[in-house]
Amino acid sequence: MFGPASSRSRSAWRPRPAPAARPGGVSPRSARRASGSEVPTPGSPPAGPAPRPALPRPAPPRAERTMPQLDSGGGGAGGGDDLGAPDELLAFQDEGEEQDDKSRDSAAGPERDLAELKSSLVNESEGAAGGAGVPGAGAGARGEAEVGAEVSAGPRPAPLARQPPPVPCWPRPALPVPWGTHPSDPSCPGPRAPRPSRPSRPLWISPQALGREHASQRLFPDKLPESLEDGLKAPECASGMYKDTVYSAFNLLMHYPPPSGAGQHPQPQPPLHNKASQPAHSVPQLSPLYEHFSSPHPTPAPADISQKQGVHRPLQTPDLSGFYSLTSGSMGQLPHTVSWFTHPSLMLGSGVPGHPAAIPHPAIVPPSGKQELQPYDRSLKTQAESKAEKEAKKPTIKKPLNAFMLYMKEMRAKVIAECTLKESAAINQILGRRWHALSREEQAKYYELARKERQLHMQLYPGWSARDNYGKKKRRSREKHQESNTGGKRNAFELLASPAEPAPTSPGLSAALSLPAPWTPTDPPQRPAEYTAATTGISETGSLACTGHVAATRGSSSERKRQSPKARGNWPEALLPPSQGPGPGDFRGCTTSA
DNA sequence: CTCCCTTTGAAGTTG
DNA sequence: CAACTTCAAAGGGAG
Repeated sequence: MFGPASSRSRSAWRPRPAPAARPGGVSPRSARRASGSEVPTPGSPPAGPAPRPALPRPAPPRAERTMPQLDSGGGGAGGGDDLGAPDELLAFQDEGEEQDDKSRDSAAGPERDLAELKSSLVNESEGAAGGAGVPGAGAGARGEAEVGAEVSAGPRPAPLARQPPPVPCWPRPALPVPWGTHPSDPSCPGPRAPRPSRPSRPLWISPQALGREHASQRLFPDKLPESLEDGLKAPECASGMYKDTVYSAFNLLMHYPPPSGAGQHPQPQPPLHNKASQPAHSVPQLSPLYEHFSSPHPTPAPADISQKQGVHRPLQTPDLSGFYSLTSGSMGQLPHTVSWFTHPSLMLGSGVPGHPAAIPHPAIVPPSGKQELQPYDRSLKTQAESKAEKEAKKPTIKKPLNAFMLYMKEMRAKVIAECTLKESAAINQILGRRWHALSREEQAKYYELARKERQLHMQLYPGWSARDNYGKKKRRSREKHQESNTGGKRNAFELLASPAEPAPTSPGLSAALSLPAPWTPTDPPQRPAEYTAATTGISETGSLACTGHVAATRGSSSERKRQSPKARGNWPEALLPPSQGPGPGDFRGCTTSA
């Protein structure tokens, strides 16, 4: 009866309905906003190699899927999984195909995706700027020729792992998105120039971690190895790009505050989980389990004391937020990470110098829901006082991060660094796409990590339930949904159906909506360039790339899971993706050739 | 200041 | 039990 407990004890790999292949098209939500944050689909896999098969296929029944076991020597999974975490991997395409895909993806994947995204972003913005600009043309627009040729057209250079990102980032004034590294900047071979304002301090790395130093590449062995090295070697370029792959045990453990009353040092510092407190290019914190699980590379992550805020932020992975007391109990449960907590350097930044108990923890936030950064001195405010306050307020215990969230945390900084994008919505689209591009093994690592996170979370907060946080954030979804269905607000399809009416805020979408005739799924290649490029990411080659589409296909969580004809019924028939062949799932995915 | 956007996954709620 | 909803992170943008 008790939700949490029972649900947690559910058997692993509980069969679930196949994740709905997202309906194609623009989600009501994105349409509603049609904001600039939309990441227009990058041009699909250009002319190059064979068009990439649609990435996400209609997922097989959940039951068919299995959680790939990590062959990590049982290290990560070591402990028995009494949780029965419902972890799972997304449906993957046929092995053969997948391999092909993966080889393409993993080799040139991330960089290419990013490149494409950037390209598409350029397309959209330029399309908007140029009024009649034909974003979709990609190479057609000024300057796009070069970019397009480089990025989305022509044969890609052999997927050499050690090549710099295919797309040079240079300042393009007219672009909404500032581009990162200037090609002429020799100091930064990497994707992006460092942020000068963030002096990095050496982060204390546990001997264990050091010993496993090079293991970090296990994460993305085929990705960015050089960039990583570069980043590590060249401090000026180490804007956290790859440091984020360092999942410190510290971070991991920190994710969960001690069970109430469990610690002798019940002085959780006010969570430092305020946006303002987090440098844009933060090194994402990963939960402690990550190290335990995937052996972080020993990159001396910059510990950082936030001088700006005047707050002691120990291992400033800038993302570290919140402090919590380390309890003997929790430590005992995390043998692998204990060293982190007892190390002097950790205590140094604990917010209470010398106090071994205070450890940053993001999972605990003030009841207000806002994780506020408090100045150091304020945090020193009589501990008894703050303690009383906190106990009275009962900080919110947040949900453990799922696999994708962990992935996002790790990769966000990298994406930000690579393309200088800051808008999370756009970044998330990229990350979502990359997530799908990950190999089974790579994803498995995150699923495993997530599973352990849940396990740890459960151990630390036996009585906690996701229900505890229910209703604290949103309560309007249903209303919105109804709105969109009843015409209160119209989704993109609806807008497209009658392009004359809407007043899209996104230039790209605007352009798309101004098309003379809506594209009909039966003839994808003939979709007008504007539409394809700005909205669906279909390049002039006729292939369909996903990024923008990913967003488009995902109006709401319920929508994205909806796959039934009934659900599809909500979409204007003419705009439904081809029902045959790829189907909506693929439509959502990435590429389908003309 | 608050909410939205955007992603996937987990878990809660609803019918 | 299926379908739907909410929340987890993140930070710019909008109202």
